Amino acid sequence: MNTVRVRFAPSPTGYLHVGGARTALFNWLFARQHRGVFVLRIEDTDLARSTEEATQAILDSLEYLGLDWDEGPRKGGSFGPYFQSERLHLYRQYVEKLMEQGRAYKCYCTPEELDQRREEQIKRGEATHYDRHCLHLSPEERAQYEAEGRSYAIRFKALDEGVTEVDDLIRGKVRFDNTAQVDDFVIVKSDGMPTYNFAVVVDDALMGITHVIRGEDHLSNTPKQIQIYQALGFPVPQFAHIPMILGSDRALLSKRHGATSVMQFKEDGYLPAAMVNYLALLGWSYDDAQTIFSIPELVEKFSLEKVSKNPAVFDMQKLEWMNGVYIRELTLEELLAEVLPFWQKAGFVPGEITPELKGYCLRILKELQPRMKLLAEAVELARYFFTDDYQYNQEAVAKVLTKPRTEEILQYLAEVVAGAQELQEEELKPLFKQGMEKFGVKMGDLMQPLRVAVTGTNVSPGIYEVLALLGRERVLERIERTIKMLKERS
RNA sequence: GCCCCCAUCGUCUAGCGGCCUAGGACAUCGCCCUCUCACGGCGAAGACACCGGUUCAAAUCCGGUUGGGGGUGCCA
Repeated sequence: MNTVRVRFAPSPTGYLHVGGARTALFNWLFARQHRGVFVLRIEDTDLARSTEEATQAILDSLEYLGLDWDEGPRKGGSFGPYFQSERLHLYRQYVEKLMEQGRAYKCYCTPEELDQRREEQIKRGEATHYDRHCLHLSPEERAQYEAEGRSYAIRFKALDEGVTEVDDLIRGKVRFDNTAQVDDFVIVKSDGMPTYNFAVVVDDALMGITHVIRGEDHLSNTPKQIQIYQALGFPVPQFAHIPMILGSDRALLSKRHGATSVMQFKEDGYLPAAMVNYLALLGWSYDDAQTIFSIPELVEKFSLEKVSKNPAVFDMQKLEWMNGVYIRELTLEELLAEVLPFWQKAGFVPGEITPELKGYCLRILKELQPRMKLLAEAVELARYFFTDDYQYNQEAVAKVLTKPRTEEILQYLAEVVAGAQELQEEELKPLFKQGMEKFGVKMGDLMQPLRVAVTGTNVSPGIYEVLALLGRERVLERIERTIKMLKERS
């Protein structure tokens, strides 16, 4: 039985975005399900745009998502090197082979000349194909170009008749007319670096890749690659082209649609399991009922056959909802571990926390858990639990602290709190009810002013829980402070 | 321009000729719970792009139109 070998091959020209992450995920799921090998290869043949930082960011992003690779950077493997820039000797070897076979030739045309001829072709309504100017060079012309010191690229001599068929696992058989669709494309740039369409074939073949799972943007280039496989005598792998991810305006997802960098999602507080679950559902589905899938479950249930053919719009709201679902599934201990870095960064808690402080944090999280969609929200939601240095929300003040007898009510509540044995619902509720009667108001008319007084906002967990968490001293202090503020205002 | 892919609620999708007066999820709206906000529960509204065929029967098959996406690069 042949082992499944798949790969994710990003180019380190920027951060890993959600589209790339989804491609990596589908490859990873496929590999894990088939107990195959997931290879990570860095396609850094674009000298001008590739950076070391981008490579690191991509690796970090994959690790955050939990998409571990079996071969590749930081890991090694017996099919390396895993950076294309270190595989130049291999490409050179296969270029020579093609040249010897007469399937590749030097092209001295300049970019300017090429552009000009391309425009003329469009003007004439023709397909924009290389006109094979340099394939038919006479020895004299060649010598002339060499004498001029022109640099050259190397082009693949494509088939000029028949069709090349791509047998795609998701789209079925797709036929491309060789005459109309595949021209003599460049395989080695004038700087000596291989182009994508060439390097990808050599690498996938040499690395024993059995299934090429990648974005649909690569479908149109696949016939070119198949011709290379055939010219070099390599077995052609199985292809699976997955649909693109679009923004809300149905244009290809990009930075201008907001957060698209995987690391940004990490910083905003998305749980890896939620990201993976959401990404899996972008282009794949299982049945008509299930939307929440654990990672092991995805490994078990994923299949290329169920991958959709149409592009998917990235829906941030659904991702947020899903993240909330995953947050609610965590134990408080687990949630604390996730939230702690955010609270530390905000200066709420020190790097090392005492058991006592930890207990306090857990009690806070118990209240926050059903209210959180993002881990980062835990900072603003918990601010008044950790510091007195918070602002009154002015809308809240205007809405609930401007009623006639507010100061009296707050004064009454302060007395209740001061006199209570313990700040808990059982004891407080009857006293609050007495207040209702005393002032002839509804429960909300007591609780909302109290809420704004002790939290600065009109939105918080249940007031009894908030009071218990804050403790008598802070509650009284804050009520006093609020009354003072109201007096100064009037 | 030329080539390729795609087309079910606003969004992600189920559906692979009769089970569909089209199912689920997010979002929206309403009700319940209730001290606010969430969570949770219940309910509503909401789609087969269009036109032709094939068939006893089409969201499902075929053709066309329209629309969207991709490719066409000495980027990947």
